[in-house]
This record gives sequence, structure tokens and C-alpha cells, in this order.
Amino acid sequence: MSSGGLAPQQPPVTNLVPFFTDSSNTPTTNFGNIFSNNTNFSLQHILAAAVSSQRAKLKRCRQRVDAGEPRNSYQNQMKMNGFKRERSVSAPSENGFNVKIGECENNSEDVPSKRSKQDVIDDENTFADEIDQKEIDEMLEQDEQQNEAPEADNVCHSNNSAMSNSSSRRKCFHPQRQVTGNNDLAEDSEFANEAVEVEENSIVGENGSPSPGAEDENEDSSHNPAQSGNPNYFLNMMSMLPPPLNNFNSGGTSKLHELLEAQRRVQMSNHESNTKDSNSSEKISSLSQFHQIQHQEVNQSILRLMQNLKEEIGTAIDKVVSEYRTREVRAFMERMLKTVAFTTEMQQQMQDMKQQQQRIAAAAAASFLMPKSVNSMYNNSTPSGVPSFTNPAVSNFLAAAAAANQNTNTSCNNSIFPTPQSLANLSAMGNSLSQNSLLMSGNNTNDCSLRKKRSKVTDSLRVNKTGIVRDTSSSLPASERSSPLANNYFPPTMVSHPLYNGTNFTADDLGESADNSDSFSDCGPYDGNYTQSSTLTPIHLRKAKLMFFYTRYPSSSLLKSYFPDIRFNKNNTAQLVKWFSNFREFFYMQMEKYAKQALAEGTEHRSQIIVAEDSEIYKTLNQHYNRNNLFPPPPRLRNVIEETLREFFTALQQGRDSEPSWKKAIYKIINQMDDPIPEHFKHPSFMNSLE
DNA sequence: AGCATGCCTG
DNA sequence: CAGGCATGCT
Repeated sequence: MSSGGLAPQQPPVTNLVPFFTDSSNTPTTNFGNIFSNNTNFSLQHILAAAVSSQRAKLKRCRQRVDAGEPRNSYQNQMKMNGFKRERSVSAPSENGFNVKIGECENNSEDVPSKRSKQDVIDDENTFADEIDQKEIDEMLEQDEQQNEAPEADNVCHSNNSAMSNSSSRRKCFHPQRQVTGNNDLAEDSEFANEAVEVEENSIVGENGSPSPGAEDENEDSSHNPAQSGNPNYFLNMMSMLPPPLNNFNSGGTSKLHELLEAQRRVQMSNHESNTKDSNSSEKISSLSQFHQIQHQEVNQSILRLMQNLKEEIGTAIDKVVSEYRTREVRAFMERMLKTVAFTTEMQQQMQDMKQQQQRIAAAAAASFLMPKSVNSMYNNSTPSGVPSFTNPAVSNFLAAAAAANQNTNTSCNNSIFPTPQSLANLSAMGNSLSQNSLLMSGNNTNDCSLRKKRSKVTDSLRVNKTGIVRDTSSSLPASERSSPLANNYFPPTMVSHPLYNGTNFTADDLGESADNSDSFSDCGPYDGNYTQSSTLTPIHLRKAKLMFFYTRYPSSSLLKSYFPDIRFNKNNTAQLVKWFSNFREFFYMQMEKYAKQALAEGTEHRSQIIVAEDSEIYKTLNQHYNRNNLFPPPPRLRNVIEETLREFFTALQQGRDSEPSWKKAIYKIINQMDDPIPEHFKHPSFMNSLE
């Protein structure tokens, strides 16, 4: 791109080299002395911290600001620190390596936990989703079984691993808890336990579920078999229970109570009949009683098990459904993209044909001495007649070539094409010229010239198009939006000829390069049927981020060509360029971070660095540029990340980071790895898909 | 001087 | 992400 990317690209060829050497020589020495090595991070930190204020005043001696000026050791530290602060609150690092290690640890802590969660669900599901699901599940559970223990059990299992060991014990307790209906407390298992134990007596199990008392007795019985042997023991114990539990007795509804009574009678009768060995009979009765209680417990545990199973099945189904849903969404996206790509190709083919026809027609028109006024409208700088013939042809050719090479032309390649504008014009803006020629007079100054302080554009969360956003474009129904291109491509023949020529001519204005288009767009909105806005919306931001997956260094002209619905001027062009600058900044920051991490983890050779699609760095980047993973990242992205990471790794390994512009070399390499952006990115329907 | 680029900061 | 500013080129 002419902006950020260009540095490495065009003039860069000449500039870069000199910059490199220059910067390394002059500023390098300075910084090299001051902030010599990574190993001196501590010193640097101190300086940085103590003199943080000074820094601002210090006239920020940067080394060289050029293409990817590596913020050297000095800058790096600052950044790293800042980053650390963001990532974790951990203590400041003493030296570079500690920093790395610390980060590693932090990462390993943060990430794995996240990952484990995600693995279960699916990479597409956000945590929020998961949480939501959980909440919903819980709600459902509560609804279903308001007074039952199982849920509490589950929660405890999941939340408190320590509890798992005492699961057997919990089984005894929880049922009662639930009787109390204190499910809400279950979140904190410990708290829940305590609370339940305290309150468990308040409400007695009406279902004949073992009352708390019974359980207590159970435990006690295990402890004191002798006491438990006597059925009266239970009654006595109950009578001794605190008032709340006495209520239980007074209620008299408890099956347990009845059971105990019956048992006592049986025992008494047995006792009378079998006087020979009272002890044995007592033992027997106690045993039968014990068995009954156990039987009850078993029944309850079975019930709980069933409920648990139901819940788990339910959640599993939910998960499967959600996964299926996400998969479907992605599949749909891919299908749609393919379709769009296909239609776009078709359109371009048609366009090419049209252009040829138009060229012929233009030639004919020229021969007829078409009124200058007409041509001039589309061609401010160039005289209409003759140039129209030559230039248009060239630009057409270039455009056609570029279009044909959709998949092969990289941003670099684009830079080769002298008239990136041709692309833009051809793709969409071209035809739109039709109306504006008159408007070009220059009324439009308001939106472009003024407006300092543009509001921050964010794509975080669900973009709301409410704001400034796509005032014009958004209003259009999808159908209408998708059509404009097609319409533009095939306007009424008679009208279209001059138009197309005009567009081509405008492309010829090249001389002025991208910004010239500004002059155009500023004064003359390219508005045709194709509604254009000069405001970059969050949707555009999203799209730009996705484009970043393909090309890290797009030229401004390339960018413009991919935003046909934007009427570019200086401001929004700079904004767009700035976006990519920011993208790169984040990208390289991540690279440096993970490269340092790899180094700290003991990676010895760059070949050991392998980036997979489930790698942390990949996920991080994908999350940043492709929220919700809605768009399938290009396969090449993995390579690019891996290669970049390796470059950073070797650079760090060799200690090149102590040099002033050490990143610049990497930038150059990465610049070569740009891929062509799929043509369907230009299509309006693609924008729609991002909304 | 004007422009482009990139670092740094909020 | 956007603004400010330093830097370097034309």
C-alpha cells in the first residue's frame, strides 16, 4: 500500500536501504549506548519508570520512523511493559528474559484455561455463549427440580474439585440441602454446604426423603453402631433435635417416622418372642432398619443419577446443537463467499466484454468528435479526445489484467500496476460517475475537508450501525445493494460509453495517485446508483481486518479499490491506511511476544516453531481480526504467521533486537508474503455478510 | 512546504 | 483505534 505498506514497496526500494543503514548508524549508536541490550532491561525499566514523564518531554528520540521503524530495545521495553500491564498485573520484570518467562507463565495460565473450555465447546463458541448456556441450563434445572439435590451436586462437582473427593459424603448432604431449596447458593459449594447444614432443618423433606436427622443418624450410626442398633435411638435423637427438626416430628408425616415406629414395633415383638438372644434380635432389627435406610438412599441416588443424566444429556444436546449451528453458519459463509466470488468473476468477464465494446464505441465516438463537455466531465485533467483513446485502453488492459489475476496479484503486484485506481473505478465507482459529473463542481467539501477528530470506529461486539455509520449504504435493502454493481456494469449503452471512458480517464489521472481521487471524491461524489459514503463504518473496519489476513501491506489504491462504497478523500483514506498501520502494529507485537516466549521456553531453532490453527498465536490473531471466527481465514495465513514468528525468533535469537531498526528487515520479508485479496471482497454482498 | 510513514500515547 | 508528532523525502 502506498501508505504503510508502501514504505517497503515502492520508494522503499530506494528508501529502505538508506534508512536502514542510516538509522542503524546514527540513532542506533545513541540508543545502543543508552539502552544497550535486553539484559539491561532492569536499568531500562528504572529509567523508563522514573523518567516516564521525561520521555514525553524528551522529544521522544526515535531512531528512525520509517517503514516499520523498529522501536528498539527502548521502545520494545516500553511496549512490552505496557503490554504486560495489560495482560496481567504481575510484577514488573527485571530483565528481558524474565519478562518473557513471566509472560509465558501468564499465558500458560490464561490460555490453557480458556482453551480447555473452548475445546469442549467449539472454537466458535465464545465464552459468553458458554456462560449463557450454563446459566440457561441452570435455570432450566432449577425450574425442573426446584427442591432437588442433583443440581447442587453437579455444581459442586464442577466447581469444587476438592469436593469431588468427598462426593460420597456430599451425596448424603446435598439431598437435604435441596430440600431446603437453597439451590442458589450452590454456586459456592462450600458456602452452600454450610448454609445448608445450618438451615437444612428448617424445612423437612416431605417426600419421605431421608430427613436430615436421619442422615445425621446414619452417620452417627456408622460411628456408634451400638446406639444405632436401638430403633428408639432415632426417636430419641429426633426429640433431641432443635425445634426446626421437631417440627418434623410434629408434622408426623414423615415416612421415616412411621417407618421407625413400625420398626420399633417389630423389634418389640421380636423382643418378646425371642427372649433368648435379645442382642441378636436387636442387631437384626438394626440391620433391617439400616438396610431400609440404605435402600432409600439408593433410590434417591438413583433418582439423582437419572436427573444428572437427563441434565447432562440436555447440555450435550445443547452443545451439539450450538456446534452444529456454528458449523452451519460457517458453511453458509463459505458457500456464500464462493457464490459471490463466482458471480463477481462472471460480472468481471461481462465487464471485460463490455469494456471492449465500449472501447470500440469510444473510438467511434471520438471519430464523431463527441462534445468535449461530455468527456471533460469524466476527465478533469486529461483532455478528452485523443488521450481517451490511448489511456483508456491501457487502463482497461491493466484493469482487466488485474481482474483476471484476482488470485495472483498481490498488493505488491498491484503496486506494479500504475493505476490501481482503474481497479476501483472499474469495479464499482466507474459507472457511478454517471450522475455526479455535475456534482463534481465541488460542493462536497463539508464531509471531507472538515471533520477533525473522527470518532473511533470499533467492530467490537455486535456492530451497531446506528451511529454515523453507513448513512446511505445501510439504508439500502440488500437486494438493491447487491444489484448496484451489476447495474453499474451494464448501464444503458449509449450513456455508458463515455462513462467508462471517463472512469478510465480518471484512472489516468494517475499522476495524482490515490489522493487525487480525493480531489475528485471530495468535490465530486462518485455517487451513482451505487450509494457511496465517505464514512468508514465498523463494518468497513471488519472488512479491513479480514483483508489484513491476505495482505499486510496494501497500497492505498488497492484499499480504495476494495471499498467501492466509500467515497474517498484525504481523511478517510488516511483513516483506512491508519487502520492497517494499527493492524500491523498489533500483528508484529504479537509476533515479538510469542517469539520471545518461544525463546524463553528453550526453543533452539526456528524450525521448531510451528504454528497450527490451534496455536495460541493463531487463535489470538484470528480473534483480533476475525471476531467470532465468522470468516474462514485463508490457509496461507498460517504460513505467514509461522514465517513471521520464525523471523522474529531468529532475530531475537541473534540478538538483533538490540539494533535500532531490526524489525525493518522482517517487515520487508513479510511484505513479500502478501496475498491477493479475493475479488468478492469488493462485492456489496460481502459487506452485508459482515453486518 | 507538503506529504508519507511510523512510533508513541491516550 | 485515533491523535500527535518526529522523521525523511520531494
